Amino acid sequence: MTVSRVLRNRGDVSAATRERVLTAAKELGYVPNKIAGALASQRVNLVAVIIPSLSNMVFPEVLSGISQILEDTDLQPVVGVTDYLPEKEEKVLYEMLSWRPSGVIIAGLEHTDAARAMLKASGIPVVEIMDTDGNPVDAMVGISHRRAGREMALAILEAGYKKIAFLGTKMPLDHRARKRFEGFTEALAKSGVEVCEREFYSGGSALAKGREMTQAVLERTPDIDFIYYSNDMIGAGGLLYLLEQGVDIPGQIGLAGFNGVELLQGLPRQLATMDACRLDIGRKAAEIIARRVTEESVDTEIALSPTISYGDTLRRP
Amino acid sequence: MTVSRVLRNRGDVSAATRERVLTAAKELGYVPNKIAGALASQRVNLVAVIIPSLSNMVFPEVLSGISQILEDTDLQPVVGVTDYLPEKEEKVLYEMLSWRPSGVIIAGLEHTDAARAMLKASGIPVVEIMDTDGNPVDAMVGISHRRAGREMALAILEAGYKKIAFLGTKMPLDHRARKRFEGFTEALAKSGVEVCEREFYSGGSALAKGREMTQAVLERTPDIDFIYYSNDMIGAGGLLYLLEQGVDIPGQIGLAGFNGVELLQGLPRQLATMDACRLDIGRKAAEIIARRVTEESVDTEIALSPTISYGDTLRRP
DNA sequence: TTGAGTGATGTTATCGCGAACATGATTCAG
DNA sequence: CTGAATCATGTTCGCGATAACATCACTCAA
Repeated sequence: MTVSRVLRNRGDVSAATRERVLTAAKELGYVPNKIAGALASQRVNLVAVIIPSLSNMVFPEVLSGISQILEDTDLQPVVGVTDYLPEKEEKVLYEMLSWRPSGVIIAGLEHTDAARAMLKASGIPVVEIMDTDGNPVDAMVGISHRRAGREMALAILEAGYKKIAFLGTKMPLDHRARKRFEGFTEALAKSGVEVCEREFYSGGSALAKGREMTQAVLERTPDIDFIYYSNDMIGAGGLLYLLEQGVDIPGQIGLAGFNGVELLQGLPRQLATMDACRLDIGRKAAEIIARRVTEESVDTEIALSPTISYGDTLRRP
Repeated sequence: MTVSRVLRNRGDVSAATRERVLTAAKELGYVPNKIAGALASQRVNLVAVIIPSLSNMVFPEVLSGISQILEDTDLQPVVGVTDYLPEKEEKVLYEMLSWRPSGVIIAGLEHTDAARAMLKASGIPVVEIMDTDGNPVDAMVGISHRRAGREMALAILEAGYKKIAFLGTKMPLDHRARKRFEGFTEALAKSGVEVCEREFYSGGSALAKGREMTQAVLERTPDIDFIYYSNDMIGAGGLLYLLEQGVDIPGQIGLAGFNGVELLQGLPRQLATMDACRLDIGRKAAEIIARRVTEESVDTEIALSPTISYGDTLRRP
C-alpha cells in the first residue's frame, strides 16, 4: 500500500520511506501494472482517438493538436485507424471501448448504428471531429465542409471563372470530401453554373494522380478555366503539370485545393486553398475531453471557420 | 462463465445458449471489460509501437506494414510518439509497458540506459527497427544507414561528381540521419573527397527548407556539382528550385535524396533516392512479434538491403 | 494529564474477468 | 447395462492494484 502511495504521489508518506521505495523500485525494474490499477480504481487515463488514415497528413496534424493539450493532463491518446471503412471503425471502436477509456475522439459524424449505440452507451465524453454538417452523439468540433465548398465556389465565380472542373477522390466513404463537393456544386448551380468536368481517383501517389487527372480533363475539355481539387496534394500535382505546360496561372486557368498543408509552401506557386483548422480541431477536441473528465461542463458544438487563402492560383476578387 | 466462453469463442457452448447470450449482449450494449480480462488471463493483445514522429511519412508507412501483418492475428498495434526525445521515449515506453503488452516494436537502437533496462526486464519480445548499425536488446530489423550513405557516396563518385554538398536535418537526435552522413563522408574520404558544403535545418516545411538551403549553399559555393539531401522532401524542394533556375540536372548539378517516398512520383523529374524498405521493415518486425507470441522462435536480426534508384537526377555509372 | 488532531503505515474487500477444476447430462462402445 | 468419453454449464479462486477504513505513534493545546 505504501508503495502504491509513493508511486502515485498520493497521501502521506515519510521522505525516508518514499526514498526507500523509489530506489527499490528502480533496482527491481518494477513497472506498476496499470491493468490492475485501472481495474481497482475504475479509471483509465486513455483517450481513444479514431481516425480514417495516417497517410493523409491531415490526421497526424489533428493528433498533434490533441497531444499538445493532453500533455498537460495525465491523459494519453491512443490511436485507432479505420481506413475509411465503417465496419472497421465499428470494430476498432469496440476494441477501444473495451479498455474503458476516459473519452473518445472520433473523426466524422457518420457511423454505423451499432457504433453510435456503443458511443451513447459508453457513458464517457465523445467528441466527433472534422465535420459539423450533422448531429453529433455528444460533442462535435470541426468545420462545415458544405460551407467550405460553397465559399470556394463563390470565390471562383467572383473571380470570373466560368468553365469549372472538379477533381477529387472517389467519395462514397469520404463524407467530408463529398460534402465539400455538394456544397461546391450547389453554390455554382445557384449562379447557373455547372461543373463541366469531374474525375475521381483512388489509391496511388496523390501528386502523380493530380498530374494525370489534370492532363486527362484538359485533353477532353481544353477550354476549362478553373480546376477545384478536393485536396492540396492532387492540386499540387496539377499545378506542377500546368506550369510545365507553360499554362498561364491564374490567368488562363485558376486552381484551388483544400486543406492548407504545409507542403504547399515549397511549391513554385502558392496554391489557393482553404485551411481545414486541423491543429485547432485537435486542440479543441482534447480540451473538451480534458474538461469533461474533471467534471467541468463545456460547450459541446464548436464550428471553426476556415478562410480562403488565395495564393497565386486564384485571382483575387 | 458461459457468457465469457461465448464472447471469446472458447470451449463448448450449445448453439442455443450462444444465441441467447449474443442477443442479450447486443440488447444491453454489453462491451466486455478487457481490463479485467487481461488481469485475469495475464494476456494483453497489444503490441507497443514506439516511433519518433508521425509527420515524417516514413513512420506511417512502417505502421502500415505492421498493421498488415497483425491484422491476421489477434494482436493490435498501439502507437507511442517520442518526438525524437530520449526522455520522452523513456516515458512513453514506461507508460506502454505498464499495460503489459505482448511485444514492443521500437524505432532505433539508441535508448537511455533506463529504457534499455526496462526492455530487457519486460520479458516480452522486443524488435528494434529501422537501423542495424548497433546491438539490439533482443531482435532488430532494418537497414544499415551507414552503408546506405556509403553506397550513395560511391555512386556519386562513380558518376564523376566532385564538389559535393550535404543538406540535412540537425542530427543530434536523428541517429539514422547521422549514420548516413557518417557513412557518406567516410566513403568520400576514402577517395580523397570532402563534402564542400553542409547545411542543417530543423522544423518548418521540408519542401521550403530544401529550396532555401539549396539556394543558400549555391550562393556560397556556386560550383557545387552534387547535392545529397538527407531526405526526399528537402531533395524535392531543391529539385524544384533548381529546375526553376534553369539548372541542367543531372548535367550541371546532380541530386539525391533518401527514402523513396511516394511523393516523388509526381515531381517533374524523378529524384535519385534509396528505398528505406519501410513497409518491409514493419512487416518483418510484426512477424517476429507474432511468431514469438505463439512460442515459435525466429531469426532475430534482419538486415534489408536498400538499392539506389537513379531517377533523373544522378548520372548512371 | 488528557484527548483531539495529524502523520505514517497496515488491513481488508473489491474491481470483472478467466483458469482450473467440478458437476450433471448425454452418448456410445463393448 | 455399465463405465468411459464427451458436451454443456457452474464454482471457486486469484490476477495486482486501489478505496476505504483501521491502527499506532506522536505532537500539542487546554
